[in-house]
Amino acid sequence: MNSATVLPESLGYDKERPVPELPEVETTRRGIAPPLLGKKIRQLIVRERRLRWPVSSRLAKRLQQQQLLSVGRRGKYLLFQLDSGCIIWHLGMSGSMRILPRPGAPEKHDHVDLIMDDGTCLRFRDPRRFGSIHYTSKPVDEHKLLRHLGPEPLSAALTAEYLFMKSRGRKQAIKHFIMDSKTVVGLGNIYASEALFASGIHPKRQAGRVASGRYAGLVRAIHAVLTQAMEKGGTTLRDFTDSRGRPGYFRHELAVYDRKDESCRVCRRPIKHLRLGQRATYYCGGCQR
DNA sequence: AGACAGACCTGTGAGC
DNA sequence: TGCTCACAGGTCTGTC
Repeated sequence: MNSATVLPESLGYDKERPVPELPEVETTRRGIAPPLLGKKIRQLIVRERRLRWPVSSRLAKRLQQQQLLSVGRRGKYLLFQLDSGCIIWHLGMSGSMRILPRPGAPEKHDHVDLIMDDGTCLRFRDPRRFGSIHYTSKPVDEHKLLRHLGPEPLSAALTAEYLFMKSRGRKQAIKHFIMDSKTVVGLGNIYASEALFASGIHPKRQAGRVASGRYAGLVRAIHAVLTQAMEKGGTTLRDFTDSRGRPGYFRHELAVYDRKDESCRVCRRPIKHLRLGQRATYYCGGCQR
């Protein structure tokens, strides 16, 4: 990365960045909004259409000259509210955004540039191309990608009562249940494992057989895990002046994820690993029931 | 309807 | 050293 092109508020990206979980998406939102807000879109450059879904060939034309009114977020979707529509932009598993004062030469995997009327460029990089870009001129909540989404994990809508009621009769493993975006948005594989550890719930326990009191603990754990990560994300953002590498906060904060056979920080038993629905799952057999 | 498998993609690291 | 191959991840789609 050419350091001359990096603004202080830019979001550094490199190959070792963790997958964008909710805190990373929110950090991205806060980072990119100020330099873009209120400006008009001069041009959208799509160098690689083959993202998770092909980027519409009509998109560039539809965005032209529209003013950016706000940058919001729903789950892990970033919402760019324009005069007469909204861009729904997902970072996928490897996507990242940064602000450039001028769009210099793109590097590998720099698939999309959104260029504003003053030349400011929002550059999207996504090596694995699991990201996506949609546009809608209808109320954005009604878009098919958003309309079935559950509550935001840090909002007042996520309560123990809600999870308890929603889970009744479900035989699904609790880890699946909380990773389902219809239940609650934004809980990826890593934070799901962490939140279940923090609340002492075994990841394979049937969702319908978790008592309401334990859901209260789970909600607190989800809150704590995401809030902590959000604060770290902010710190990371401010500290991202060198282009060297991963912030380093990431692994150190994790209690179980990717710690197979390492000792539990609470009871010292070895952390266990299993595959739950094709997903790596980590837990402590002593602390989680 | 719920539950689950499959699809998408590439950087990484293990094993040969 | 260089090759192959499994794996990681989010989330929609399709099938049972």
